[in-house]
Amino acid sequence: MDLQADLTRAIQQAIQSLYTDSSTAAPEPGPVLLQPTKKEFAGAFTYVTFPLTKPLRLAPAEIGQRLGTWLVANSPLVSAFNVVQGFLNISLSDSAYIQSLNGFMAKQQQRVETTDGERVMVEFSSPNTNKPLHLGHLRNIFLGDSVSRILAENGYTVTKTCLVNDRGIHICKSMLAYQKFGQQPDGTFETPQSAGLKGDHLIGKYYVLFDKALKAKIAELVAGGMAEDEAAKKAPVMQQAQEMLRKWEQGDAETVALWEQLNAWVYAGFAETYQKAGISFDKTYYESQTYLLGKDVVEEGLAKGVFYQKEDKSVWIDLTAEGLDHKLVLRGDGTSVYITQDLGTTDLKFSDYHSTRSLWVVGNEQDYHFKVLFAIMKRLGRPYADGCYHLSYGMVDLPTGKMKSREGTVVDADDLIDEVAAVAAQAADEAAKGKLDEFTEVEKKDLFRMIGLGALKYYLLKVDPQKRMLFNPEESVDVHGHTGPFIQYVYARIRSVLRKAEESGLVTNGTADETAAPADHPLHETERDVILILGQYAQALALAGRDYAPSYMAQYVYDLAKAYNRLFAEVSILSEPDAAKTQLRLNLSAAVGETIRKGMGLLGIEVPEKM
RNA sequence: GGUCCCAUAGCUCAGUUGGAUAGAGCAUCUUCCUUCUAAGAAGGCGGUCGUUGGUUCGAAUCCAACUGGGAUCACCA
Repeated sequence: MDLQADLTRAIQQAIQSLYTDSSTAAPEPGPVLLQPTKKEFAGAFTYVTFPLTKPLRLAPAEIGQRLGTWLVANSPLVSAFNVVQGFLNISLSDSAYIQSLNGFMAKQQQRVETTDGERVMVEFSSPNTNKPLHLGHLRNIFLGDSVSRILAENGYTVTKTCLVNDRGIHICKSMLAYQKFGQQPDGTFETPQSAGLKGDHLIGKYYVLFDKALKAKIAELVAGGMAEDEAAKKAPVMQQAQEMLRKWEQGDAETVALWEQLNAWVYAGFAETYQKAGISFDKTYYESQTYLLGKDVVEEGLAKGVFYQKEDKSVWIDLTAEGLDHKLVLRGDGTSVYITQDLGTTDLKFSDYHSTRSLWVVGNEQDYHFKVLFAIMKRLGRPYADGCYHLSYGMVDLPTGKMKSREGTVVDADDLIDEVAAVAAQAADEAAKGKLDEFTEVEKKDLFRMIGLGALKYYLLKVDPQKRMLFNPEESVDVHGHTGPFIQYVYARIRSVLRKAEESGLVTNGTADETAAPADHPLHETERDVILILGQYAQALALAGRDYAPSYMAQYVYDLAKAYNRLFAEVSILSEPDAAKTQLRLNLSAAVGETIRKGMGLLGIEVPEKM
């Protein structure tokens, strides 16, 4: 049973039975909205009576009084009420709480089969192959991964995809620098093995070397009197990189071989990072295979009159009716621009998977691009256009300001993941107090990885994606307060209690009966709180899915963990003399533990048996 | 200049569809471990919700203008 839903129905009944037969016009029942009662008042839920005052022409407090009286008399859910101004505060009966918990546990034990849900595609990560992943990618990746899990839990059939930007001038820059500077004294070329670097880091190193060489040349040309932007184009290394891109596009064997070699190293590097972070994809698209797509979409648009052509042959669309501008979709020389490929890739993704919804997890600097893309798809009459959604997120700033790759202030993803594990290990030294003595070194390492990553993921996911966020390195690995490790800790506590219970022969999957809370031994306030929050899980999950918002789930799991911790501090479980209460609390603990595990799982965060 | 996003406690952030005296965490100050994990709990301190108007029984929330910050408006991706 769902306490809130049942109470809502009871209130609707109360309104109907009290007021429909009165001489005044029957009030439109409308949506009855409940809110949690504020802590300073008695009650679990509060019904606001103000909206009824007008149709009933009665004072809000009077309505509250009559509704409350009716509820106590007629609904077994309601045990008491009080009215403050127009607010009807409703207390629930202990039997309602116990039924709610039993219902929750019964539902928890059912395996929900989500076989044939609506198809949704989530594209995220989408890195360039010329440098390693960094903190900004991590926000993207964790978001995409978590949203995918949340949608799957909501019954969708989710396809996680990654569009790798594996071609273009950026990778040619790395390739050129590698050719120029990659030869070792012994004549061989550097490899990840010989350099002792992950492949993506090795290629990133050459990208930096290219940039250095280019800057030096620009400085030289500027000193000779050339304008800086012109110098950037005229610099020989830049021209050579452009030449390399032309060769690649012509399929020059040597260039393609080099490109394949470097990209292979980068993919191996990415794979390692994803694996460490617990991320996987169902399908990877490569831009080298899709960048020529989209030209036929341009043709189609021209034929349909959606696009128009200028004298120089360039193709445009007029989106002023949508509040946007005129947008170029194909260059005058017939080559693609960014959006041309996206037109083709979007069609390709749809024809591959027939998703009725499609999400792009991409930074908010591309808000305009996606507005244009979706508007075009709609004009072209694509049936999936309405299901397209840009899950936009803000930049991650450092305490020192913006991350800038050119200034070397970028936080590397691999370094960060290693570092958070190291800090978690340090925290354990101070806090574990022998709890981990029986752990092997391997188990400890895995635990610290789990905690470090839990801290990092939670830190990045608890914030509303739309907002720009500040990454404070110290807070990101904090294990106290509103953090991932705090929640992991509560889970470990619960597991510890349940292990001890099992050792004493107690089971935790039974249901509690009402003898756990006879009239003279009512439920503890903290027990009621925890049961109420458990009952909100389904709603939190649904809302997180509706709004693509892992932050809702992050907040929910925290609230639950916090409420349980309060209970843990205030009542005893195993040393409670009343066996029925012990049973109830064990059931409650098991239900909370499972819900934490599941909720954290939806954030891509694992929880430990001990910590 | 046009368009879009953001602004809540010293700091970092919550705040469903408008509801009571706006909530957490960090920092700081007090308490509480011979008892189920103190990586914890309880409490104190801390706010003109950027500003000004408007809508209404009621606005952090909706509307308008303004201020501050960011992004974008490329035949770059």
